[in-house]
Amino acid sequence: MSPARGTSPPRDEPNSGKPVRLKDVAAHLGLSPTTVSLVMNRSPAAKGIPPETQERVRAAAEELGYRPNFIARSLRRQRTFAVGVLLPEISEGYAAGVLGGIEDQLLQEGYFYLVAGHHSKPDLFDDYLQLLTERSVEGLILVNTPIEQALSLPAVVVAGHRELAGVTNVVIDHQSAARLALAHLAELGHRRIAFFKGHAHSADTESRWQAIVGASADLGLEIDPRLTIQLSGEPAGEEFSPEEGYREGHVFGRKLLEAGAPFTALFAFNDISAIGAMRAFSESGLRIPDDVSVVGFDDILSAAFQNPSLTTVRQPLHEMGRRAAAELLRKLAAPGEESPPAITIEPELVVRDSTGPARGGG
Amino acid sequence: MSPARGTSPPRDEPNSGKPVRLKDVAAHLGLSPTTVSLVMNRSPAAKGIPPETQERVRAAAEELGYRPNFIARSLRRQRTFAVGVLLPEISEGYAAGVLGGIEDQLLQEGYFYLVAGHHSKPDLFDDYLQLLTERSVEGLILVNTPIEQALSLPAVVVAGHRELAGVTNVVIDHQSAARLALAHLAELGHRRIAFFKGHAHSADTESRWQAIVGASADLGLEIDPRLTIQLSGEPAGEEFSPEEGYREGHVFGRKLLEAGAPFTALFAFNDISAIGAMRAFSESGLRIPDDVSVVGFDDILSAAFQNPSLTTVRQPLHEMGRRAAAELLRKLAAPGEESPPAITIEPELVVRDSTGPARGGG
DNA sequence: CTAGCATGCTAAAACGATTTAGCCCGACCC
DNA sequence: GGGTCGGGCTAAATCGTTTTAGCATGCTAG
Repeated sequence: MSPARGTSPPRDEPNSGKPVRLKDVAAHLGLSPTTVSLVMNRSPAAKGIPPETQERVRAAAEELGYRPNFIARSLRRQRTFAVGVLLPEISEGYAAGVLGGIEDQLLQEGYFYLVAGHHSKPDLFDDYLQLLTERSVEGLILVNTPIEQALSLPAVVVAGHRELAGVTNVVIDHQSAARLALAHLAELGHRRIAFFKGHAHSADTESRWQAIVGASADLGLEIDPRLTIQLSGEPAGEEFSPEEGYREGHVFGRKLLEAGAPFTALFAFNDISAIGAMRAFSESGLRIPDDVSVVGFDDILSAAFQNPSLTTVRQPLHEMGRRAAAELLRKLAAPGEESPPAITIEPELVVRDSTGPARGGG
Repeated sequence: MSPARGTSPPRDEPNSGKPVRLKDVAAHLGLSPTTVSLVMNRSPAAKGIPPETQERVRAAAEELGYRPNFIARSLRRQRTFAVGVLLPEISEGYAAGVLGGIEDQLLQEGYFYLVAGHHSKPDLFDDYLQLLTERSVEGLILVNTPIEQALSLPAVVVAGHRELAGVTNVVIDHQSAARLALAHLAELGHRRIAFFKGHAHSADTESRWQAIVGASADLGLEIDPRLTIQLSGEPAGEEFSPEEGYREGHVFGRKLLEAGAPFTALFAFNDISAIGAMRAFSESGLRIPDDVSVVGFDDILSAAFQNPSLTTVRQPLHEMGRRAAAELLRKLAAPGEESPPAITIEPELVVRDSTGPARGGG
């Protein structure tokens, strides 16, 4: 019964040997497990138990180093305080940023989470949904993960493509983003602005472009179709690869120059393509921001370390994650209530060295 | 007993109402839960059950959409198939990279993991260790997380600072890293090479520097103390901030130029400081790689998008994560066996545009 | 005829908690 | 003195599995 080897068991050291169970605490006190459980959980039913007994119980628990077994508790209560997170790949910048926010919010509220990266393979994707469900997660957060059929659990989607009944989408406020970027450029005197549009099948492309059109109108800017370039996204499936985006930016930056139409600024679809374009400009002898100003989108880590550092519209990924997690927990806490179809997040303009006053001519 | 509302329950749809339990399958077949369990788990004890019954059981399970409840199973078997991961912050590049590898390996082997980011606060740190243990994780992986006392669970440490009994450290092969970088530079004709040493309290600093000294000797290169600059790490606690590292690189890049000693190449402690130095060089009118070659360390995402793109020694973070996870699972599978105190990972030289032949003079 | 032995299954006890439904005892009321 | 009430606790069921121990039944061997 007593610890086998030589040295005697240290009395007040918490972890001597096997973990202490509820039963042990009860036995140690000469009480029933029920009583100990009631006290430890501060259950309303514990009101019948006199404070002095309660104190005894808590003291014993502390002394013995009792830690309730979460698994057993989960089984009985049918609550796991865990949610599942599905994303393409954890080490991708976007997902990692969002996950950071999810993490902060969840841990703060006493939840944990299980992550599965499906590497954009739709079959893995369903498998993981299964596995997470088997593990009894209480809800789901999908990041950058297209979903077809309805889900069997409460869910929040970040950067989701379609609208699904009952699930909340967390999206960036494109209106605001376009206004921030274009107002900044307009203020610097830019009138002829070039644009990269996103890939045709990317969720954000269309709404962001509409927002740009709207903001341009508001600011009295005209959009020249010759200065509007659609990123191709060819070869398909590569649109998430940074190298690809960079190369595209580079290629299309040259195209822009070859088009012959004068411009003093570029608002790119994302930082990666902006960086590629900057390189193309530099190679052609244009100086940034003296000859051309460049604005990116996302604020990836690399943006701050470019030469010159890149002015960009920051997507507050961390905040988006936080909000997604908070909304999911709200849903879990209030199962009946209607939940909003979308949560809109405000972007932020980060002004760095790639934007400056427009050249005299405009 | 039967589903309440109007429409009749679809017969072969898996999820009509509540989840199906083992007991339900058993009842549906007129067998005992024991039998169903034995068959479903392909337990050796099921050899007494005739194949045709086994088939019936599996068919029924399939038909009813039975999915075993992992929580109950965990409780009974005292196995959770989950490990805990402790790291400073999920959205940090290093940790995210490693975590990606951990994830791949674990999921592939049927494990999940719980992550906690302690934001470098030692108290949070102990709390999370508690919480993870309460949740019955089977083992731990610590990434970039200094640990003082021994752990109560099998553990693997990535980028760990100290050696602890029983825990395996996953470390990069600094010898190899130094050799790769210096041989590359030597081959390009560089003889006078400047160095950034890491911060004094960083785990990698000393061993990497020793490796550099060793490799230099092997290659017949001399190290000029005037060209050796120690990154300060002041203000303390900021050494993980990219901005800080960048600024340091920039400042020390200038210092290097002011030192007046001629050099044709720089081997920086990490990519961030390399990028900062590149900027300082450019500002002083030096061209990279024509006047100075620069080699970084880590291969952060940003390295490929620099102008010029940065030659660097890649730490295969993903691989390190994979190996860490694999080693932990090995430990779990063979509790008795001795485990190696360290696993050494081979770095890889990524040659890009920031290195070129040395100027005539050397 | 009966002990022995497969064969095909099952009862019941775990695992470690929570929770419902009381039990026992003394005090109080009338 | 009996009924009631409340205070302080507990027995036992339960969550959904796994696993140990063993029960019928029928066949074979001696």
